[in-house]
Amino acid sequence: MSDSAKPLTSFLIEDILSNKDSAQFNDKCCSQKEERCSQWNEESGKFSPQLCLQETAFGLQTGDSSESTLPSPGKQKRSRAAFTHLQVLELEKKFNHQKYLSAPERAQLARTLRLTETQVKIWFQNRRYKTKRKQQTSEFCKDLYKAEGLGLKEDLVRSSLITSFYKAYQYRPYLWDYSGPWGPVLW
DNA sequence: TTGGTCAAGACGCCGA
DNA sequence: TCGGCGTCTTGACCAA
Repeated sequence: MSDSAKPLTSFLIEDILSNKDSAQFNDKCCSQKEERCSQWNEESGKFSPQLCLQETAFGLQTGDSSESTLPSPGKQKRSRAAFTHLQVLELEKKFNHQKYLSAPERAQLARTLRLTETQVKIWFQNRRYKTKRKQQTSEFCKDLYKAEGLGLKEDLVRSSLITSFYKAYQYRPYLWDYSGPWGPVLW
């Protein structure tokens, strides 16, 4: 399999396998995050602990996140804020209560958690997408289970793969290989 | 080294 | 025109 196939493959496998208990999952991730919670140290070339809260809270407020955390003027390294256990917990609580936030609610939550409004907005955006993907996965698994009983499993898998591919790559024609004998060929 | 996860980037769409 | 959204990808990080 070539590298260009990776995004679709990982997407499908992730979809199929991501149906795990979310609470357990969040606990695991949050403990990892606290360890990762860090700020770039120019000398060591690594992230050092303790200063994460200030970084995530104020680093992006100027609208220029790249400068606050990036290591060197040459090749700029993209930073990834790691939210604390408490921040994630509060965000999750809010999300369970309501899937969409109004601007004042978002501002309030951002202030409370010492995050930027953009961070809160993006977190909710990503969270909704994650939820939707999980839901689609479970529906797909149900269909697969039904189809198995009717002997339609292979057809369903094939059509699902094709549908997923078209959805994923409809705006990315460079991932098509036009060298095949019958026109466009996947990767 | 590889694969999973996550925050953020990219891009197109839509409504005010 | 602008901000927010959905969707998918990217890059950093971690565990196995």
